[in-house]
Amino acid sequence: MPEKTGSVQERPGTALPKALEPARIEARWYQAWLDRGAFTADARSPKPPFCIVIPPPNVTGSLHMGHAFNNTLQDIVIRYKRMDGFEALWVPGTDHAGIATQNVVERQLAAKGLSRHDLGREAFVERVWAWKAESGGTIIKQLRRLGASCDWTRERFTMDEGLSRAVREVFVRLYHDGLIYRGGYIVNWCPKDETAISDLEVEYEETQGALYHIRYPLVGGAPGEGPVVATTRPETMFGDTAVAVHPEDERYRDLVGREVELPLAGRRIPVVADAYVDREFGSGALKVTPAHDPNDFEIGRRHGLPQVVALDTHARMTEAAGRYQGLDRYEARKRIVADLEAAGLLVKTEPHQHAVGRCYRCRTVIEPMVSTQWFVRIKPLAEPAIAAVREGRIRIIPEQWETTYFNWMENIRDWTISRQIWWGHRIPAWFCDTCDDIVVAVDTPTTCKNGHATLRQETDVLDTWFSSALWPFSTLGWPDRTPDLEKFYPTSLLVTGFDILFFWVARMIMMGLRFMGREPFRDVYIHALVRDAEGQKMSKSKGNVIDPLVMVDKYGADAFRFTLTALAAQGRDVKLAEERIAGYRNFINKIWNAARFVLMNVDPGATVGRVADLPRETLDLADRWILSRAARTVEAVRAHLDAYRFNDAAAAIYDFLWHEYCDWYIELSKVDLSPGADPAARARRQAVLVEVLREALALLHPIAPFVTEEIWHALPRRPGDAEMLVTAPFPRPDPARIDAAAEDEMDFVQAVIVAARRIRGTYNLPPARRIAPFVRFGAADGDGTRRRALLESLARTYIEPLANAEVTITGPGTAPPRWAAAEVVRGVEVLVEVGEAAIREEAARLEKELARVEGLAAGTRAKLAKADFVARAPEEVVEKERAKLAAYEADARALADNLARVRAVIAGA
RNA sequence: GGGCGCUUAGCUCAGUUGGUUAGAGUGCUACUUUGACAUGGUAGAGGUCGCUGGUUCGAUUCCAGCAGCGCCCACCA
Repeated sequence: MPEKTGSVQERPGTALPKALEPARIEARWYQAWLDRGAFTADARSPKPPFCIVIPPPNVTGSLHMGHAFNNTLQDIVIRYKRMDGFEALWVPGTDHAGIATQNVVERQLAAKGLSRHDLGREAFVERVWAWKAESGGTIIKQLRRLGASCDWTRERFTMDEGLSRAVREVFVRLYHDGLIYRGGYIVNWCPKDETAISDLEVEYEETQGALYHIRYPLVGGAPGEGPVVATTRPETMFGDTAVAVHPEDERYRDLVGREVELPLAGRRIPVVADAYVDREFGSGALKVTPAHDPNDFEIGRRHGLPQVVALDTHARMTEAAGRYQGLDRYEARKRIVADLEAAGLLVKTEPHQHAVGRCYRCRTVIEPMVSTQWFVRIKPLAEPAIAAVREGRIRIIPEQWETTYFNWMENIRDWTISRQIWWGHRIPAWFCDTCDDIVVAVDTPTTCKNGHATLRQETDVLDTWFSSALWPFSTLGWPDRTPDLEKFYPTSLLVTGFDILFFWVARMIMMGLRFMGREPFRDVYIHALVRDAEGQKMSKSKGNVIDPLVMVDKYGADAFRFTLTALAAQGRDVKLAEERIAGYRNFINKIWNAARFVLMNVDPGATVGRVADLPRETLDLADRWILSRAARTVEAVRAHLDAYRFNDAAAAIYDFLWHEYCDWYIELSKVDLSPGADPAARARRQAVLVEVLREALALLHPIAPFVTEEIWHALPRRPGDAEMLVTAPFPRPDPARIDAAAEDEMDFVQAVIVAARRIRGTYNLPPARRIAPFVRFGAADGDGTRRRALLESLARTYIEPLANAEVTITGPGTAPPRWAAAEVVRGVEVLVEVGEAAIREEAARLEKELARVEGLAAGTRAKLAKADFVARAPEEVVEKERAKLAAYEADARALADNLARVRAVIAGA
């Protein structure tokens, strides 16, 4: 337990310094929580489990705004559940991020003029491990600065020993179940990273290109005879092995089965008929390049066409391109187009906009290539995963994302899982150099099935997302049946951005169901994305990230977290404006100072009573009101957190603490706390002030953990208190404290006070000047007696201090001061002497006000006059309208009286 | 080509199954440095809830169309 700088036992008001210094308290409390093991979960606990696994950030990355947002939301839920009696476990960890991390290290090498090939595989991988050791702690430290209450004793890494074993285990089982296969297919190839990537890793971008129309001369035809094909990629023509036309296309019917000459290549290719061809596009003839286009690949298979590789793994022309061999694909395109034009075979060139696929890591244009890769047969895995969501065993929140999920899952294609890089889980498959056997095993085999000891391990590694797909169970110890796995799987909640719904969430569901037989989590909360100034997605490789740690340094972690929470409305992107953080920083500071006020007014060393021990009848209106409001706030915050309505939870606490507790309860407590006040009243106020503040701090703790913990310790302790707020019980709603009558009465009192203030403001009466408002009840005022008694009893303690006014409460017969302005509150007039000059303008103001109220009354009256409304609207709505009308009418009468009075005064003067 | 979302105060945004006089932060105006807080207090100005129709007793809210913006998915070269 860290030393506090002061305590209530010393001197009141000095326990907390005047201004909150977040940096002073944050590190201290985080360490205190760690020292006490507050975040460490116990698998043998009898408490019900609540578990979240963190979306593992890139181990060598640093915290960006998206992480900050994502982890703040997770921390709020886990802290809430921890306080609320659950055995709460938040499993942290990091991802090895295959291509991304390899790219970083390769760039470091490139700066020294080296490539990974200069080092060789082993040395290169060692170097990546070294880089991980060097930079791997950064993001973890940053998460701690944010206040993330992860169980660091359970921190995992996707390439640590246990998780690597889980990866091999899963691969082997899927392989033996026939769900992993190896084959030669057309894949997305990144020529820069020199690896295959999955369909998901390709990002399509609308690009302005050109459509080249090229004539392929008909063999045996007249000069100028032959189909014209349209292509955006003329350089792939050396891979052409056919021209395809639609089978029902009259124009080309006679060509099918004949041959055309492939220009510049001196080779002949057949004309085939295939329904894939769109007759409307271009000339209706399509060049078929099975080795470099996914559609053409399929056409080629249907027609048994050969595959001619025209581009190598660097996207340079191969020997199939003859004299263009060795040229980069774009350089080759230029020359080929020029040569075609010279040969008179370029019929025309037109601008054409089309989608170009790029590598999502390095933005290089993807080259579809035929190559041998490993794939996951995905349909058998996707079907149960679809059912789990459809049957409600997994809830996706907000619900709209379920549509997206289904849409993707139902059209899912096999997953390319092999990568031709070095950093990652090496595929546990061994090829025999003697025979053609392939051994797939968890542990390194020595011989193949034919007994040959000539085994060579696959050089490819697995897609990074393969290991993250296992995260919810691999981090808990799978394939061993660990206590953690028993206790915490299935996990309770996953919090993530929609950008990895397919990459990660869907695959976790598939793998969880397959290997655990149960869905990996119950709820998936999909939050919006934090975007940069241009609305661009922030990403590690684009380098457009904003460092949230700067905001934490400047405004404190609590203010920063509260801001993110307040902006966390479901289904909307977060565009963060710094001014908002400053605004919520002010809120944190406000709480700080409210706590200081309370501490200044708590007697040194005195025991502060419990509200429950105070006889109910000793509580006055303000006490009953604030306790009722607090109870409602507890209810609201719990409901909002349960529904993942984070912004609503934040707003409920904000409004309660600032606009009810500070603005009203503290202000009207000052009378009873002043020297010479009744000691019993003082003690009662102290009890309520402290108890309500403690409750509010507990409510706020999941969002703003540091400042609440700090204040909580400065406040008087009670026997049986938890040692720290972080593990104290989350407030439970107390229905007995809800007091609708007190809320209504307080509302009226507040309205009277505001009315007096408004007159003061409107007529520029200096705040120091005492005013003497008349509160005059009307003759026809229904519950006037009760409210009049209420005001009379409270005028001196509430109204006069807050309005700086001496109040006279009168009935209809009493004449107000001659030059009085009036405000009307629920049919009751608040009249204040403002002087002759001002009152001459008062008539106009009253007329305007009267017209407004009469308009409202008329509107309501018309509504009530409609038979349909009375007949069809719910009873309570109609009742509300009637009450509204009565109030408007009472106000209008009072205003009319005042207008008459003012006119008479002016006429008499 | 499908699918989804957004459009509310000068700016950034809430608004939970349709029902008080549509809210917050920030900015703006006036007053205010009274012993919690000037990172404060009091009061105020500021919105035909994108447009047009429809459903309804009643629409910012539900439906359709339109306009503008954004995103996701997709094999028209």
